[in-house]
Amino acid sequence: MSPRPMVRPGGRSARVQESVHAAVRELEAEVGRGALTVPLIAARAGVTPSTVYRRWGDLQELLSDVAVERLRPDGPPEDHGDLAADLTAWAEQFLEEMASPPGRAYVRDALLGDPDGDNAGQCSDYAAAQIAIILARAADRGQRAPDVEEVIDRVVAPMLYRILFRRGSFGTGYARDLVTALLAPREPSAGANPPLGGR
Amino acid sequence: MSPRPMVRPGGRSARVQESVHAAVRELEAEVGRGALTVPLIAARAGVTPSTVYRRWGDLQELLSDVAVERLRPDGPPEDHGDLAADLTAWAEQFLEEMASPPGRAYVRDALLGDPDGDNAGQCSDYAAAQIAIILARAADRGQRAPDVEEVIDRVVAPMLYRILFRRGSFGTGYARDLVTALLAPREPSAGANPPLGGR
DNA sequence: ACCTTAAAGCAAAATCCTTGCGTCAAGCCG
DNA sequence: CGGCTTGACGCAAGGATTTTGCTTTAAGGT
Repeated sequence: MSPRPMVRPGGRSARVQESVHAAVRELEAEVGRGALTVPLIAARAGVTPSTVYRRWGDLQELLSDVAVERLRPDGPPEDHGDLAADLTAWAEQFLEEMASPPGRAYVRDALLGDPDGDNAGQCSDYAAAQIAIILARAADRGQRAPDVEEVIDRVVAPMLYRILFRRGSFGTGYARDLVTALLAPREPSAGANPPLGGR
Repeated sequence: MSPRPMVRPGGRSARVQESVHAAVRELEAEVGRGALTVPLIAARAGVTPSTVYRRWGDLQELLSDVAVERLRPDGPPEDHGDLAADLTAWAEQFLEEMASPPGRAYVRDALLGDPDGDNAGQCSDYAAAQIAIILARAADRGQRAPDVEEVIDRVVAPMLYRILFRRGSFGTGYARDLVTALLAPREPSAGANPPLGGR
């Protein structure tokens, strides 16, 4: 069903995989996402369609694979010397990338052709790893910090919910507000939280 | 691209739409979700495949349409006489339904064939409407309550994030913990939140 | 009752997906 | 170093799906 074989680096499989991935990226930029087909991609990559079908099974699984690669962070988050600054900067950049039209497309693709939830899980792991780095820095500085799960629940999840389930665009201020609400101790008023800042 | 025409009730279009939707539901139960094809559905519905392609454009958009219908709540949430009880019960049931294998499939389908984010937005609106009812009841009782956006950010979004991005199953206790953390004022300790209960 | 318009039926053509079989490359063992 | 095993790829045929032009039917309005 989902072959997705192990690929040893340098082998022929690796070359084919890279060639196909590159073809997807090129054609996506040239003809647009909706016009992608397996035969088209295969032709550009210099392989036969059946190779693509056997390795990925499906156009969506292939796009999912490529999307995950594009969503992989290319380096550790910037260090601003302070937990709040680190988290805010990371969240703002994350939101900006994910909320952009191409970003949304990648997130949806990663989620899409993915019966096992395997690719989506990898995306989540990427974010968790970045957050873990930020929190570890805070711990090194002696700052008290929430744990990764809490940051995911309170910051990452709301942002992705908006990206996936609501089409309206929203500024990076939303990310800042979420981080602020997470870190700032809240006055023990009633059940209600203080209203978020700029919306 | 996305025809999705206006459908006057009682007209032929409405009959076709209902017939096709019914065919999807029946066949999904009979042959399984993965074996669904447009020609198969069209045959069961007593229409030609081209009708389905013209109206929905695509198998995924059709499945998305059907999924949204299945995700529509069938009634107002139960009234337990207390905000915390209402929210907890609703969140637990929501999580249970959405985290089940069929529930996950519906959520994914609703998100999937949906270039405009239109169907997904409708799902979000369903949940928001249910929450608004619960919060309005609380206001009627004079209870202080958060607003809908906050419940979505703190309860709905984390649950859906887990459903979509992490394959591990989790109990309804997660829903209860989220509601508790939302409603309970938190001791103004350091930046860190108190750990959630059972995980 | 006729007219207008939008959607559905029909059928052909194009495209895509699947599959069996032969070939080739990569890793492994002698 | 050379033969062997395994897995992936190319090729091509077959079947299924998707697209499309044209015709027909039904719904709503005049």
